[in-house]
Amino acid sequence: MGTEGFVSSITRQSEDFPAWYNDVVLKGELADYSPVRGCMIIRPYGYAIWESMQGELDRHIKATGHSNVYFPLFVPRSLLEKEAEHVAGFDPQVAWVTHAGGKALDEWLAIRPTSEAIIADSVKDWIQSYRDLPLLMNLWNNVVRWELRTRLFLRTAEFLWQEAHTFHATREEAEAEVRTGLDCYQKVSEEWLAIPVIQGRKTEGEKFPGADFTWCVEAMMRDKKALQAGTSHMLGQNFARAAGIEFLDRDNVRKNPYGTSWGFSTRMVGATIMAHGDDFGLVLPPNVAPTQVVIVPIFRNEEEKAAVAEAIDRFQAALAETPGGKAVRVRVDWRDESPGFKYNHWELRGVPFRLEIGPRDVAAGQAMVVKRVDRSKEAVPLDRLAAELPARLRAYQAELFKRALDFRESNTHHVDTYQQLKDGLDLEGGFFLAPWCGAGKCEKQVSDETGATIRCIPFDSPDEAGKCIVCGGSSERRALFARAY
RNA sequence: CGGGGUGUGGCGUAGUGGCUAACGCACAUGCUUUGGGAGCAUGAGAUCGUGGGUUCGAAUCCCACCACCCCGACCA
Repeated sequence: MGTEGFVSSITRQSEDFPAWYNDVVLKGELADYSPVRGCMIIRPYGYAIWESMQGELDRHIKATGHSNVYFPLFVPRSLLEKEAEHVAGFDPQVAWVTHAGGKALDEWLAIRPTSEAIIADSVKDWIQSYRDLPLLMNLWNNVVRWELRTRLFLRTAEFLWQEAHTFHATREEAEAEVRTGLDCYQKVSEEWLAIPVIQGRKTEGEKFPGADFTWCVEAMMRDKKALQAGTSHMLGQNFARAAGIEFLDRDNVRKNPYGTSWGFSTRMVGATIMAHGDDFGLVLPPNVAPTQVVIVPIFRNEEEKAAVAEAIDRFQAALAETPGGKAVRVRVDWRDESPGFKYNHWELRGVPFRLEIGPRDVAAGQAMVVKRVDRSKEAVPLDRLAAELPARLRAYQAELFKRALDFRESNTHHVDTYQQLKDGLDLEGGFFLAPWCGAGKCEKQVSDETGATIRCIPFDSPDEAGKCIVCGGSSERRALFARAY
């Protein structure tokens, strides 16, 4: 049988990317649909991937001085409505609790779509002096946004995320904080998830409701579409003013503090799937892979089984002696299934390395090492493998990042006319850097006519005089256009 | 909400008025197997989306409703 036959259960990525994605999520047992429309059940394997990135991000958040806190799920209607732009932006997506305790509530309670409003109200008594600032808080929680169209992990009515909320005495300090949040996301995306991202500024039309400006990180998926990997908002004094937060500054003047908020969600599980996966299923970076190395024992009788088991034990003992070896997440698959079944099972789940150990390998003191990303096979002596495994995992992680970066770069194009953008989107897709005048009208026209949006104005896009591809007006730098999730 | 589509064991399907609703996968038990999704045997599992109607007889025809999926508007 050729390699084609084994993947009959997964739609080919090149054939139908969304169907491929659903197959991987459902058949890889990452998540399932729920009885509630638009909500998802995260299964053990999917949750383990989330926990891994969550843990890494939490370390970055704490290392930059933030403390974890908790605020309630319910937000009184009056609080949500204090910041006008904010409520206008979120109103259509809010789920309301209208009854409780067997009767209609006098005041409806919003199930938080995000926590700016309740936090601003809650902390007003905590902030009296400039000495109380900065206030650096982070929440790990769930939020609800009644989305019209949902997709597992990428957009669900309820999702898990982290939302940081901070308050500062000066605008400069708050702006530095917006940067801090964005840098955390870049590090987790690139170093942990092996997904290269582009930092930039959202347009007025795409910014967070109630913010002065929004910065973001954008990533390219393997279908060349963009996915927002995290956002960091400069709230200015908007929420503080609406909630009446004031502090007495060094100069004995009462002022409103400056706020920021930034969030990173379970969407990134979807990003990891779509940034690395292939026709055989998931391809996980070793850092997030719940199992980094799976050992498939092969034997025909009890005698061979015992010999293989002994070789595996010796290998694991040698690995434990290797620096960094104890931290390697190894799993031995003793299930009563055929080897071929196990190969497919673990390839679908994206385990970076598979070791096949059978009678022939025991005799030779080796294992067949199969690398998930390219499915290459190599016979390696077991003692050498034990010594090299931590380094091989690091190299694999770096290789995945490089592969994703190369893919993004080879699918990013500079275009100078609207026609070039249209042709590029239709013919090959990808990211397009094009001059834009800054007008919302031009942005909207592109989006209406092509389905592509301005993902951001990249920070590393150099100053470059040009003519807006839509209206011909003057442009100071290029914006990043792409079709997005 | 507008346009299109689908509802039959856990999943994928067959069954267009007639006997006890069929098949594959998955599941359970046993034996044989195990180097790229093993084989055989036995077995469990379905109020055919819901309600009403037509008929001697409905998964099948009619009406209404419900749910879900795809496209569009909203979005971490």
